[in-house]
Amino acid sequence: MHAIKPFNTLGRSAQDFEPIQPGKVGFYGCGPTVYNYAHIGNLRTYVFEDLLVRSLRRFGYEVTHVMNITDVGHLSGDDDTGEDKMVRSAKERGESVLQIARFYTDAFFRDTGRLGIARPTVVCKATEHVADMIALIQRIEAKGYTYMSGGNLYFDVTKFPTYGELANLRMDDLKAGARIEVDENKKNPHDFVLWFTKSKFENQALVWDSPWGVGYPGWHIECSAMSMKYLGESFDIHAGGIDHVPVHHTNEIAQSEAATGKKWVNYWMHAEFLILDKGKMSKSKGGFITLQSLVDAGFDPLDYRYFCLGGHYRSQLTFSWEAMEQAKASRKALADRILDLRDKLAGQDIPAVSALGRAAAERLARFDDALADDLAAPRALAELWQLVRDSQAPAADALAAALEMDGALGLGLAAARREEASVDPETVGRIEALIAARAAAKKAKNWAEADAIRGQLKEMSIALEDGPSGTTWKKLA
RNA sequence: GGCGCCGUACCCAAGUGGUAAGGGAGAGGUCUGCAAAACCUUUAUGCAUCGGUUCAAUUCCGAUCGGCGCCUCCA
Repeated sequence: MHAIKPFNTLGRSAQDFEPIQPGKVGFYGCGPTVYNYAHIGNLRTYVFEDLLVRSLRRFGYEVTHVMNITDVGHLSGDDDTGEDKMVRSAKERGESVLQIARFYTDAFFRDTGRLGIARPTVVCKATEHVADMIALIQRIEAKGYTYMSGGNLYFDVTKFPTYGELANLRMDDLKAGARIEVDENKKNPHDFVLWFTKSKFENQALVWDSPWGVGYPGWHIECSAMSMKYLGESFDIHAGGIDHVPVHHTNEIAQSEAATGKKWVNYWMHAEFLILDKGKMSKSKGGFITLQSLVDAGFDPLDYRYFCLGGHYRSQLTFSWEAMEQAKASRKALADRILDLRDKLAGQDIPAVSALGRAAAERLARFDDALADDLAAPRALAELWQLVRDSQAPAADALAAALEMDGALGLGLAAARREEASVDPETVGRIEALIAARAAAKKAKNWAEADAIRGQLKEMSIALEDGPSGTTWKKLA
C-alpha cells in the first residue's frame, strides 16, 4: 500500500495518511445543490474528488465514497432575503420542487459520467434523511449546545471552544456581518440555525414536523447527519470546495463533535476555484459555463478533465478557451500515442504490472509518487508523457504502464480509438473510388492528378494519410 | 476591517536553498513525389519589483506593486 500524503486543511500541512481502519477509507464529498445545472467550476471539484478516490483505490484502499444531494433550502439572493433557490426554480418552471431536484440531479450525474467520474458508493438526498438530522439535532440539544430564539433553534458557538479551528478563525477580531446584516435573534454572530420554524421567505415548499415545530433543517446539518449515518461518527476524509472552509465545514465540525464528543474527520481536503479572467465563476453572478456548452463548442468532456488535471487542485485555475484548445490537442496527442503503441503490439498480450521492464516500472513508480504527494496531477501527467515518449521502454511495457496510469487519471485512454468517420455508405464509396483513382495516378507518377484528388477530398473534409500498407482516410471535424 | 492564495518562457503549468518538469504553439532539420504522422534540434543566465539572511535564493524573511478568493447560498 502506497503511503499517501495529503495536504490537510486542518493544520495546513501535508500529513501522512493513516486511515482509521487499515486498508479502508471513509470519504465524504460535498455534493451539489440541485436547483440548476452544475457549471464547470463546480465540476472541477468533482474531478479532484474523483482523482482522490481513484488514487486511493489504485494504492489498494477500499474506499467508501459518500456524496450528498442537497435538495432543500438555500437562499437565492446575495442579500439573504431572497426566496429559497429550489422554490424559485420550481416556480419559474411550474414544477414541484422535487421534480426540479430530480431533473438537476440527473443532469449532474450525466455530466460527471461524461467526465469519467466514478459514481459515489452512496448517494444520499437531504430530503430523505430529515429524520436522521432531527435525531442528530436532539443529541446536540441534549448536550446543551443550543438555544431557541425567534422560533428557530440555534447552535451556540461559544459553547464549542475550538470553534473556527479549521479556518483559523479568531473569534475576537472577526467582523461578522461585514457584508450582511446579522440575524438579531443570534446571541453571537457566528451562531447558526439547526432548525427553522420561522422561514425568512414565504411558502417554504418542503416542511417537516419536529420537536421544535414544523419547519426545515438548517443548512449544515445534513452533511453531519448523513456522513455519520454511512461512515460512522468518525471517518477519514472530507472534501469540498475551498469556499466551504470558513462557514459550512466549520459549522459541520462544531455540531458533529458537539453531538458525539469525538473527533469527527481526520483529513480535510479543499479544492481551489476555477476562475475566469474577471473572477470566479458562480451561479449567482455571470460567467456560467456548463459542460454542455463545452461540448457544443466541439470539446470532448474528457478534454475538460485533462485541462483540470493540468493544474494542481489547490491552485486556482484560470479557464480560457485557448487553454481548452491546448488541453484538447494534448489529450488527442496522448490518445494517438496509445493507438500507435497498440499498433506496434498488433494484438500481443500486454504484460502484467509485475512483469514490467525497468524503464516503464520506474516511470510508474514516479507517477505513483506524484499522486501520493498530495495528488500532484501535473507531475503525474508529465510522467505519463515521458513514458509514452521514452524509446527505452518496449511498446508492450509502455502501453501496460500507460493504461495503469490512466486508471488513476481517468482520461479514457484504454478506450481510445481512431476517429471513426461518420460518413454515409454512398459517400464512402465515392471516397474510396477517388482514393483508387489517386493510387493509379501515383503509380503513373502523375503527381498533379494525385494532388488534385487530394485537394478534391480535402474539400469534402477528408484527409488522406499514405502509410506503408496503403492509404487511409478520415473525416476532419 | 479580518483571513487566505497567487505572480515562472508566446500560452497553460510543475518545481527546488545549489542553479529551471511536462504539454500546447512557433522555428529549423530528418523522412515522405506532396501531405500527415513520427523522430531530432531549438525557444526563461531567468522565475513581478526592491531590500535582507546565506558560501549559495527563483526557492527563506521583509517591503512594494499587481491579480484573485473567502468573511453571505456558492465547488
